[in-house]
Amino acid sequence: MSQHRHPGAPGRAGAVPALPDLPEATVARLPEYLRALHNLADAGHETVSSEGLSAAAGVNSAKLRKDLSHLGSYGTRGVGYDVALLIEQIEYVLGLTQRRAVALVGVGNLGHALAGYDGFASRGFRIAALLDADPSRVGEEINGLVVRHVDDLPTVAAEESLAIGVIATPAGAAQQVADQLVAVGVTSILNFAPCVLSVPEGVDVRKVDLAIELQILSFHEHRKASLTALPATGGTALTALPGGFAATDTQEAIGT
Amino acid sequence: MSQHRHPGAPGRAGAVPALPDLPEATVARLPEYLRALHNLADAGHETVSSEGLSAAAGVNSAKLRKDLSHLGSYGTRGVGYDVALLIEQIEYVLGLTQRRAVALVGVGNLGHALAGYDGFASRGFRIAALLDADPSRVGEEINGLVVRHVDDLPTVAAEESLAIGVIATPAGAAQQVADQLVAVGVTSILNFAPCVLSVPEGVDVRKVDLAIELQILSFHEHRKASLTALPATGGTALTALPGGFAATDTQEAIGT
DNA sequence: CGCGATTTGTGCACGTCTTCACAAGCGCCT
DNA sequence: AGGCGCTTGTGAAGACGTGCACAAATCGCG
Ligand SMILES: NC(=O)c1ccc[n+]([C@@H]2O[C@H](COP(=O)([O-])OP(=O)(O)OC[C@H]3O[C@@H](n4cnc5c(N)ncnc54)[C@H](O)[C@@H]3O)[C@@H](O)[C@H]2O)c1
Ligand SMILES: NC(=O)c1ccc[n+]([C@@H]2O[C@H](COP(=O)([O-])OP(=O)(O)OC[C@H]3O[C@@H](n4cnc5c(N)ncnc54)[C@H](O)[C@@H]3O)[C@@H](O)[C@H]2O)c1
Repeated sequence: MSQHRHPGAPGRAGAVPALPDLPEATVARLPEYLRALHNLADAGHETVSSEGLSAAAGVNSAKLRKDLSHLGSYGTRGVGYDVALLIEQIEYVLGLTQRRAVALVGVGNLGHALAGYDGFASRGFRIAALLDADPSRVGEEINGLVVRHVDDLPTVAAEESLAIGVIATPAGAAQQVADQLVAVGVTSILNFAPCVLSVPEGVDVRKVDLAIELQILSFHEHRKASLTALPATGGTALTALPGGFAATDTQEAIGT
Repeated sequence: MSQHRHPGAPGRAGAVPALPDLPEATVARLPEYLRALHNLADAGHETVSSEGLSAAAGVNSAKLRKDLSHLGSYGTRGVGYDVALLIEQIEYVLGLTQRRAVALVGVGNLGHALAGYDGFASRGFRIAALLDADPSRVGEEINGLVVRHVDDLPTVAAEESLAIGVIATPAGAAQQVADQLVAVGVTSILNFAPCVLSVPEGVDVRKVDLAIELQILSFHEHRKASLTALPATGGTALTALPGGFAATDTQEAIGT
């Protein structure tokens, strides 16, 4: 469209610059580009072509260009993208210019691992509170943070502006915890418990379910096995089957 | 299409029953249906309607019916689906009739949590080995399993038929570990390290990246904030905006 | 046995996502 | 200044996924 627009230069404060509304699929890939860009920046690259960046992020280069074009025109034809500028832009769009506060509820097996994870801090987040319902866990100090009782959530929310709640409790408690989070104004939840949460409109929930990932892989194992198991059996149908691809979300086979 | 087919009744051994090739989106939802079905079975339900099951799984009922129709015709019009039969069918398709062996590489912070997770066993998997490169970790016993050195991988693979490798090492080591897994015949990998893996064709990789999930949520927070920040500012465009949805992969706002 | 209530399975239309292919733009070199 | 090679940004086409709406099928009951 128009040439050098600046939909939201990170330097500009004041009026909200009307985020371009990105396709959801694009939003899901921006963090991957961002990670690749940080790696490139650390390696000393000042610019990168769509080909180079797409390889680093494991996607098709046309897709990458279309994704980035939604943010505006930040590339230079014949040259590529300015790494630092692109990092700035993506971080702005993702809302990472402010370090967002995360409340982690459920400091058990998994919760401990998450609480000790440095990838939070290095990727734009800050664990603002650790919460648990078990009195014997309350008071424990992990990584400089003291575990508080989950009923203190309103107090915590009053102290900090919580952006995201992470649920790492057993499935049976997850809905109740979600309700508590919503009640104190949290509108984004990451759920590790294997269950469906119901939340009011306007609240976003994303889930991470390890078993689901394994089961999807299991399916592909099963499928691969059932294909290789027919070497010369002239059974029913199954004629051509030229490529027999699988990938979609699954990344697959990137040469080099 | 045809009426009562049995593309692969779980009882039948012998010839491989030619898996129907399912849309990837369907495959990704089957595990969710399976979980919901197990819950229903535990609650004593013998049958369930597409409406009921779809509500329990958090999806649209038409989508659920279309998904299930890809497996064959296992419902009864006017009645619904037989819970036990459907569980059998989905488990068969997902390849869960055999308990698959998982090798977990990287027994650090996260690896410990995974090793102690009972969701593996209860959802069709068995941790067959814990592996780490750190000599001081080798020999440690977790949950009845002894941590072995990652260089023992060939030995482990010879003892067990490894179906899936899980990588929970730092990003810097992940590619090397992936290569080692592929070398011993593993064709499905679940990667927790924040990096792109390159693997030969035919090997499936799925990744779980916590920071990406948080950044996607951050984007939606940012977007929501930039919308509510314009209450009466007759700025540019942004006229109607009736619903202002967001969900796609993000589940959102299911009443009740 | 027939009828109405119920629920599945699916044709169809629509929207989203991906990929190709190429014109437009940029920098560099002569 | 002009031309050349490289890379972006995007139109268009196709693949894929979604959801409505309804015909077909089944059950229970009178
Ligand atoms: N451990 C893993 O590797 C892993 C992997 C994937 C998913 N998960 C899921 O993550 C969740 C946590 O797993 P875990 O292994 O850490 O379990 P866990 O039992 O070790 O820890 C759960 C914690 O939640 C706390 N809790 C219970 N009810 C609560 C409530 N109402 N409010 C606040 N805290 C409450 C408990 O006191 C406990 O500390 C489970 O749903 C599990 O299925 C775990
Ligand atoms: N801790 C979390 O909650 C969390 C969450 C999301 C993602 N991750 C990612 O998971 C990975 C592991 O995180 P962590 O916190 O457990 O780190 P960690 O440092 O605690 O553990 C890593 C383990 O891998 C082992 N290791 C290193 N190189 C190896 C090799 N070549 N072969 C085998 N083992 C090797 C180390 O000895 C160590 O035991 C990281 O990539 C991290 O980014 C962690």
